[in-house]
Amino acid sequence: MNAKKAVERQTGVALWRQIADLIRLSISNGDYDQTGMVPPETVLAGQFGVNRHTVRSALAALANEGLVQAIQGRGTMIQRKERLSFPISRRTRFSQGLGDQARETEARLLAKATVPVAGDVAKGLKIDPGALCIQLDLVSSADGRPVSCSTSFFPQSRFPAMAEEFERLRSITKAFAAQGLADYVRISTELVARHADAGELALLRLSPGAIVIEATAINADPEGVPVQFSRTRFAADRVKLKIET
Amino acid sequence: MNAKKAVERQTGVALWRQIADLIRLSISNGDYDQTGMVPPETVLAGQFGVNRHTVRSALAALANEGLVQAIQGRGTMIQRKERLSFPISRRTRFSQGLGDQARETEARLLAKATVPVAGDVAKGLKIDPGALCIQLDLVSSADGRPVSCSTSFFPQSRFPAMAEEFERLRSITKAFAAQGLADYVRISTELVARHADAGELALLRLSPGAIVIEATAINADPEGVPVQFSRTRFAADRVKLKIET
DNA sequence: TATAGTTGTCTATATTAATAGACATTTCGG
DNA sequence: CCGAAATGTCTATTAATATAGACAACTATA
Repeated sequence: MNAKKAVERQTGVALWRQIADLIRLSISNGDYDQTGMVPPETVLAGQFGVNRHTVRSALAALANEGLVQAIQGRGTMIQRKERLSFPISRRTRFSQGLGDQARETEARLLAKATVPVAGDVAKGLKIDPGALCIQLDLVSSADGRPVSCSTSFFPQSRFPAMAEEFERLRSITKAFAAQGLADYVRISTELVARHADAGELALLRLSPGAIVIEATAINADPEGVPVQFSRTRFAADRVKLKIET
Repeated sequence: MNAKKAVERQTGVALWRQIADLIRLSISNGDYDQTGMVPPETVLAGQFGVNRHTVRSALAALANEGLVQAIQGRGTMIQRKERLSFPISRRTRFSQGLGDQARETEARLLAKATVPVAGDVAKGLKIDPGALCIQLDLVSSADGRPVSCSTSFFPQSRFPAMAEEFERLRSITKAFAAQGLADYVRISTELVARHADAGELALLRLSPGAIVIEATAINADPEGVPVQFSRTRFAADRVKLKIET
């Protein structure tokens, strides 16, 4: 694993961004744990085979994310180093799974609406196209850092007060419970990874070019009747999805 | 969904690459299914708010991937449009799960070695650090297109002939069977998404800047004793991972 | 067969990314 | 308190990216 780390030219991705991504990866892999510092700029420039200024651009981007902090004369220190491990199982819930990985989790409501659904959503919820659903858009954070943003649909006929209950209780699980659904399970999850779009960049406070993992999931009541269709976009560099079978 | 698609400047990702990524996404979303063609360059340039030449660079990249083909006077036709759905469950196997999605699947052996393992691998396999394992590096393809590349470790003491059996039978499942292990199950899968490195770009024939999903998995025999530790990198734009709980 | 609509090619220019080198400034240990 | 090692700042140059416009070449159709 001592090979020169690879950056490529003329790919449409600036060298400084490729290098920033690689350093971010090394940090979360714990490669620099012994010192708690990023190697000196000249060393990195040598490893990547680029000019020191290019490395400085990469480090500036990481400093802008709050991941590292450079101190003149000393070096560049690692400020944060995390990748939340996120369980996906039949009993997936946002806040629970994080357990003691974060001191504080929060789900903020961005938007609520009552909309007719069709296509994927209607099919997933096994309801007729055009039927009304409550739509909730959320951003979930751990320790103040956004981790995911999601759009969920709930059949209005069954959960007419979903939006209000969520605002009151600030938890999907509790909002379900308040409307008579004590338990639910994940029956389907599909994952796709792609570049974040502009809206996601803003919501998740990502730097452009960042990656999101999009999880399309369906939750159902114990009888198997779908109760929630959700599309959650995780900031890929902040999470590790752990599948429990 | 009629909003102008967003591209951002000065992000370290060239506009033509951002646009190529967005068009690729639209293609796999089926946005152009009615015509089977990408909209004209001038229309795309308007949508993205860039010069036509910039769109042409994006389309040239996609043509280079074999995703589209431009024909002078007619337009730019979509050549391929797929995303293999890849099941992940207790019974995950490569070729089986793809079912009728591909006519032909292949696993090619890149390298074999006997190596002492440590760290993650030893811990995952529940063996002592320094114990010997058979390491197999594979590239898996469906219909001639590489889908994933993987590195697997098998305890040498239990499966001494893993490499040879795999070369003979061209299947992990069959190689296990030939060494007395009739059945195995997935006990752990962790997913991370990141940019592909140079080696992966070459192996999976990806265009630079592409995304891979890295799945770190452990398979065990029916008694729960780990038999395989694998790290598989999927070409993110070619697969959809379907988690079955 | 004319023509509208499309991709292909060329030239020119401006902006951004990357390299190169020099030197200032700060920190820390001997 | 000196000097090695690190980051900060500046100038200059080259290469890659993006814009702009004009026109050629090809396709389909009215």
